[in-house]
Amino acid sequence: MAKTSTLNSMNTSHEKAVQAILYGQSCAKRLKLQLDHPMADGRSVSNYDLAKSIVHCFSSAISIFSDKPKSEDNFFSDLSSRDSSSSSSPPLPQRSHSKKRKNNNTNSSENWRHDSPDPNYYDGFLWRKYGQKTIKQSKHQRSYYRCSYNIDHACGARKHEQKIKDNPPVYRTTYFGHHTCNINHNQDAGLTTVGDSVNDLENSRMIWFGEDLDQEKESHTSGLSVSVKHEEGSIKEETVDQYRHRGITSHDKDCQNVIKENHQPSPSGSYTPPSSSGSEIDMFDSDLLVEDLDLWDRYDMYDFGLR
DNA sequence: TCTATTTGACCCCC
DNA sequence: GGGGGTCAAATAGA
Repeated sequence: MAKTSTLNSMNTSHEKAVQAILYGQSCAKRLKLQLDHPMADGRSVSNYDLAKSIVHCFSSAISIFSDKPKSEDNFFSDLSSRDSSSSSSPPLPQRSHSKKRKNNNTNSSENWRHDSPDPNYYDGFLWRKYGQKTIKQSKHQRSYYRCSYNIDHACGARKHEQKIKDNPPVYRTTYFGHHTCNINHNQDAGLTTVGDSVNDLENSRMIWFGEDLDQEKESHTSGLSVSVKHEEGSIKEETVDQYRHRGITSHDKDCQNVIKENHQPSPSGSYTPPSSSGSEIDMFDSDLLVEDLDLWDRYDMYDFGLR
């Protein structure tokens, strides 16, 4: 029994690492698309943000594999455990009447920040506003949001949003904790959101990969190094030339459609999540890889030079 | 009527 | 003691 749970634990961490890599791969592919088609309109995420997500994902995967078994399963939950509503706590935060403030050391609990010119930036999750404050050092008010499934799913994810720049307007969203609700209303946004890539990754595990993931698991969990090697082989097999010969593939079209769909403002100005058509899944088919390895050099540049 | 947002007050931490 | 995070009643909107 204990043996089984240990094995399960191993699989879980292994799967998470694989998912992290797949996620990074998907982001890389999308980045490549954006680089290949710089004039394509409707992009919702900047190249820089995509690159950051990629670096983050691969760092995550590396950490999982280099971590000791103890931390394997906790890798993603670590983020939430920094929050007071940690997984070891009861499902519902027992606040009683104490308005006890969580540790204000935001550096330790802050997961990610995202700057956007769009105050209605949609990250795939539903948020409920629970407060607004004037911040002393800023002329703009800060809004406080928590996950709409905070109660239903004991989701401890929170975010703050504040305008940090006027002209052009820049809104900074800071994410805390991580989603335990596993409900992402925008699959693509969930994939590409840089707001909290790790969290989204975890959510994308459920929404994105679905049955395909199970198949992926089958093929990957036997040994990542082997899989990676195999995929590297496929990188060579499908050369850049082949890629270019294909022109814009169905995958690419899907991708562009998704990009457009996902950033089409509704008449009211608020964002309307696209209906899930499955095209996103096609777009991030795990068989597709980044062919142009030079891209990875750029990721490093982003990682070490621009962060 | 239900749900989401606003806002003043409360409370903790620095 | 002040700043900032959260609560919860009041309010708005569908």
